[in-house]
Amino acid sequence: MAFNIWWIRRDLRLYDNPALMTAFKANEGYVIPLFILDPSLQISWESRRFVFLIKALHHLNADLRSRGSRLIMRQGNPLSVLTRLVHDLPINAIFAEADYSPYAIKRDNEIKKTLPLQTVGGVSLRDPDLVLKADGQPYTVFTPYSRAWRSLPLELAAPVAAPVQMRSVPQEIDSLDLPNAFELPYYLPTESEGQMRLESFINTKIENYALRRDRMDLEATSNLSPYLRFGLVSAQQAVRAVISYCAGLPDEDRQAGAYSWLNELIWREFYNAILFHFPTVLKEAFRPGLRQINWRVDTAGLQAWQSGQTGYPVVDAAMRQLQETGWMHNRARMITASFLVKDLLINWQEGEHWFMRQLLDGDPAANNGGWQWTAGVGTDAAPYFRVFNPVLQGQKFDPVGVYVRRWVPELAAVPDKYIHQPWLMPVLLQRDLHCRIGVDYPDRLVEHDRARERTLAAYQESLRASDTQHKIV
DNA sequence: TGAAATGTTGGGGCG
DNA sequence: ACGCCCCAACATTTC
Repeated sequence: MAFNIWWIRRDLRLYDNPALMTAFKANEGYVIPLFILDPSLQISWESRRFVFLIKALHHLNADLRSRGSRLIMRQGNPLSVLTRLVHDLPINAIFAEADYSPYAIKRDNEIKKTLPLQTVGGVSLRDPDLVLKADGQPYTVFTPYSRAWRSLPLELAAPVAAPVQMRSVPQEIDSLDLPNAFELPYYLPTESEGQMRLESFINTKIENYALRRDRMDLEATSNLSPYLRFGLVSAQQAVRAVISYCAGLPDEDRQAGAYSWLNELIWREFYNAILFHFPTVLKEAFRPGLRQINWRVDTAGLQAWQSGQTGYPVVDAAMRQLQETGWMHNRARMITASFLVKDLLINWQEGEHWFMRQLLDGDPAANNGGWQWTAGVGTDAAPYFRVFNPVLQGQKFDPVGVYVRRWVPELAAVPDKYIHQPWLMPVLLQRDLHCRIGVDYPDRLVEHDRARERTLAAYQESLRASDTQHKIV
């Protein structure tokens, strides 16, 4: 009997998985579920999403075993691993979910030359080269992109059921044994947890999502990002849930939340497409004029930022939330990114790198897009002089400091009035509250107003320099 | 998916 | 009553 390989990359689920189902149906259930640890992806225990991934694989293996199958894990270059399997075993075909990252495209094209690899479905809802401007060029601004994205018909197939009973994988096929003793208290990396989160978000939060999504003190978002990142929930399923939610609503006013959440999914599509069309964004700023900013090299500042010790409560709360949970609220990502880049004048790539290490949902396309956007050096019209004021952002999106107090316990007793600018507390009050600035909680690393001026000057300098070079050429 | 700086208007206190 | 000043509130421009 011959097998099909279901090559798992970033779609670790059994439900609604076209690649798996194609492999399964085409071959009477004789499927080898395979995951390859690829060293050239340079993901290791240093990155926290690796823990999420490995745990998710263990859970997937358990799910497969309950269906009579099991997961085969291998390590090495995918082409050689697959070639060896195809050589050793009777293999009909290899099925995998389409992935549009530059590395994945290159890898898959290489493999397709010699092996029967077929890509089915995809990480994105729309193929990156199907959403283009009238002149055939890719969009580089989000709003027109999202308009075009929405205007195209969305051909969502009905969800594919998970296979109930699978054929066993022969014992002689050996599998890597990976450790499983890690704590991941905030995000259980299972398919059913992802399903539950999606369901409960749609049932209780999506209605007010547009109004509340920016509030860091409320649990108003879906917290689905790690699940989407590793395909424990498919993007297709998320959109299906939105559509059926809207279909059940009598008046369109109440669809605002759904519209807004779909927009976030479209951001994900947008940055997948940007990376597809402009792969160099992983190496340099999208905007040529902002490639020679004179960044500060400030190890101590970077470390203070990383560990949540900047003296700005919202920034510190967010960075500690990231450290503790592996996830950060979207608004907080913008605030902390803005702080690193525009207050500390540290290269946005340092932040990009740190986020990739810390985030369970760390994804090159989305993370790079977000950092370039905040730094004002990327696609979209976010002007470089748009600088977040951490005090005002705190007051707007964490009005009474619930978020700050949760993650920065040393500020727990600080009155609302001072919660986002504790350095204004009278010294006597600081002493009474056991919250002395500079002792119990750090003093501000920089003064925002002056830091802002410094950064605007550095950006203008880069623009001027690049302009001059242009004229000389 | 911002905020600061600057400009304009209009109401009220006051001589 | 009137003009003047102050400044809050809002609008516009600039970074």
